[in-house]
Formats: sequence, C-alpha cells, structure tokens
Amino acid sequence: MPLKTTHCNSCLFKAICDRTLGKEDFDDLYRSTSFQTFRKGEIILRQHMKMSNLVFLHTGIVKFCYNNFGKDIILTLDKAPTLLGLANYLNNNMNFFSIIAIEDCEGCVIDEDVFKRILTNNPAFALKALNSFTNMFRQSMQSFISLSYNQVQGRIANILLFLSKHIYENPVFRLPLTRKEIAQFAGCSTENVINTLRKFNHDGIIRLNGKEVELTNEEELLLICRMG
Amino acid sequence: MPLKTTHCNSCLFKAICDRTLGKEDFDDLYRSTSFQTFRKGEIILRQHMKMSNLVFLHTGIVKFCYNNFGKDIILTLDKAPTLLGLANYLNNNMNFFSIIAIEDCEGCVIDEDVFKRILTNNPAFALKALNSFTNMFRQSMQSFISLSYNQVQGRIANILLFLSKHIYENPVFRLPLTRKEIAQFAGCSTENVINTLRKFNHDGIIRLNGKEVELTNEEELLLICRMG
DNA sequence: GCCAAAATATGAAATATTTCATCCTTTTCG
DNA sequence: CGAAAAGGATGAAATATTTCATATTTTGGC
Repeated sequence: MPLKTTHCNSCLFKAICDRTLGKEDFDDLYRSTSFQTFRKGEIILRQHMKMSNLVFLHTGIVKFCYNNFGKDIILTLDKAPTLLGLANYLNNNMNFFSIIAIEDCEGCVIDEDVFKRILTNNPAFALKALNSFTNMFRQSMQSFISLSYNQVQGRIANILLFLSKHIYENPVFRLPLTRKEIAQFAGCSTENVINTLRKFNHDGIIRLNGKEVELTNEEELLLICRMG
Repeated sequence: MPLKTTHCNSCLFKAICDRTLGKEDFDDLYRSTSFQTFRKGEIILRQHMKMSNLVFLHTGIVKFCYNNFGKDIILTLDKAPTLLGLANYLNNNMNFFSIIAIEDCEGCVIDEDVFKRILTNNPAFALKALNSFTNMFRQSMQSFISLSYNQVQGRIANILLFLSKHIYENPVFRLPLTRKEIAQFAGCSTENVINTLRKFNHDGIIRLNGKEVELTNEEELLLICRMG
C-alpha cells in the first residue's frame, strides 16, 4: 500500500503519537490502520451505527450531521488534520451523529480496539485525544449559543465568520455548503439564507458571486453577530 | 468537619473511586476536598474565571449558563449526584460557562491539581470521568437540536419532557425555573413561554398551577417535539 | 403583616420567518 | 448533446415571534 507508507512519514497523527506513544504502541496502531479516500458526499461515520473505527483525517473538510425524522441538521464543520469519531467512541460506541465529507477527503481508518488499548494504557495520549474532543465541543457550543441568541442574520454572519476564521483562514473563500446546507447549519429556511446573503451583498458587507465569497467588512459582520 | 465524615461513608463519588483508585490515590483526593453548601442562585463555577476546583455534587440541581454581553443562556440542567467542572477543566482550565445552583445544593470541592494527578496516572478513572462529560455533551446536543429544529412550542415541550424524564423522573413536578429562565433555555422571549405554557394548559396537554406542573398527555408533548 | 421587587399575565402593534408558487441557472448523467 | 435534477432566486401571503405598555400576583426581607 504505497500511499500509506508515503503519507506516514509526514503524518501529523504520527508526530503526535511519537511524542506520547512508545514504539510498540505506535506499531500496533500502524498495523491496524488503512488509508482511504472519501468522495464528496460520502458518509465517513454513520449516525446510529455501532462503530468500530476512528478516522484520522489527512485532507478535506467534513460536516457533523444529525438526522431527526428525515430532516438534517449540521452541528459543525471540521477540517483536516483532525481525529474523527472520538465523541461517538465515548458514547458507548454508538454514533450519535454522522460525519460526512463535503469535499473529497483522505484519511486513515483506525481500529477501535487498538485505539482503546492505547487510550487505556497511555494517559498522556488520552489527554491529547481529549483535547480534540473538547475543541469540537466548544465549537458546537458556539453554534448552539448563536442559535439561541441571534436571529437569522446573526447566525449567518456567525457562519461566514466561522468559515473564514476556522476553516479557510482567509477572508476570501468558496462556500463549501449549498444554501440548503447553510440553512441546516443556521436552523432556518433556505429562502431566508438566500435573502440574507443577498442583503449582506447588497449592503456591501460581503462580496458574493455564486459560491465565491469575500468578507469585505468583518467588523460589521461581528456587530451583526453580537446585536442579533 | 463532621458533615464531611458522615457523608463520605455513603458517597457515590467515593464508591466510583474505590473501584478505580488505589487507597493512596483516594486518600490524596480525600484530604484535598472540602464539603460545601451552595444557596439557591449561588455561582458554583464562574464563566471566564481560571478555575482550580471541581465539585462533586451530592444534592441539588444546577444550571449551566453561558453569558454573552449581559444576556444569559441556559445550556442544560444537571442534578446530583454528578461531577461538575470537567468540561471547563478540559478547556485549559478556563470556565467557558457558569454553573449555578437553582436550588440549595451540597457538594465536595476537589482540588484541581490532585484531580489532575489522579487523572493522569489512572486511565480507568479518566474514562469514568469522561463518561460524565460525554453525558453532559449529549444532553447539550439535544437542546441544540431542539433549538435548530423546532419552533417555540416544540422547544418548550422538549424542556418539559426533559425535566420530567431526566431531572424529576416523575410526570408531576414543581418547575425549578422561572418563566424567564425557561425562555433563556428555549431561546425565546419570556412572554412566549408564558403564552405557550398557558396554551398547553388550556389544551389539556399539561395541568399548570403556578410552578406546579403535571404532564397529562406525554404522547401529545412528544408529538409537538417532533412536529415543531 | 407590609412593602418593594420580582414574577406572571395580557393584548396589540411591529417585525421576523416560513411557506408556497414560480422561474431561472447550473450541474449531473445516460 | 440533451434531459432531468438540483441549486438558486423572487415575491406575496400566512404564520410565528418579539416588543412594548400595562396590570395583576407572588415572593422575600424587615
């Protein structure tokens, strides 16, 4: 499997492991992983499935989705490099949300038993892994707070800033979500997203062309986040 | 400190520790704890404060509050027995929300350094502690989903069912929150809470008298949760 | 028991949001 | 390539929600 070997030399997950895991533990982990690619739209971990894997994502962006009676909600987004599946793992191995690729992704699938063995024997590694979980939790809380606090334009401003700051680290980017997905993220109707984005564009707060966005007035966006 | 000694013999936290901690570790923890009472409304852990304690709550109910520019949001509620402060602890010791007593509470305050030492040296204990964190996370997710999904009456139905199932384990209970606090939990105006509760009462779904509530038609409440 | 403050209640007007019907544009796929 | 599907856009009507003004009731402290 040449891809895996090539990647492993420069793998961030390996770097983390190197600092906290002994050679024996890492070799154990290494033998149990398999390099995989996921197409845009593919489900990496499926809600309500008993799972036996974690995935260390090397490249790409994913969405955390919760499905309730046929309707989808986006909890948050995450990008590589990141460890996927820890929250589900801690929830008695039952996935409470799905993780879905929103662009083509590459990652290493890690066997759950091996992961558990290392986690149990290696507190330093466990704390490291937990940090990743805490970050996801904090980010989800931010969305939660925005939902409970703001009206729709505040939530959409929040999402734009989130994409700019946390995902692309650039005021100019291409929206990785459709208007419908933004609506699932903001907890509102698709039409409301379309109108609000066009309003922002009209007011000169953003420059919008299809999926291409530029945040031209971040202060104003921040203000909208705070005020409503 | 006679209270502490009395309690310690029957303490659930001790029971958990006994199964996962050696005597030496537990004695360490024991010496560092102090038994405290918290009045209704008292802040047990304060948002944005650097914290150096966790609290094992013996009796009482608390709210998890996030304050944003003077406005409060309730993330979830929890009741004794439970370990408070783990999420904050994992967030680089910075409290990202406050934990406030909504009725008189008793708990043991645990020194953070001692806790950390044990957590690091004892993976089985760490996993146990994590479970508590995961439950809090899952509950917060439920609120999040309800917010993003439902309209106000769905969210209030959700809160009523949450109180009945998870806090009181009884269809009859006394509301521990004011209408204003329910509004902070449901992400809506106080008036909307009042009107919605009265509507539920009028429709015979609940029986309401001041703060006394009886859920007389849980199926209908569940339906409202699902449908919006 | 009394007072002040907080909580609860009520309705009307203003605002926000969804729903629905319709149309245009882009993407996907045989 | 061309048809079908998906995404995006638009405006009007229906609905949900907040805001505000005001009144009543309950609670906590003295």
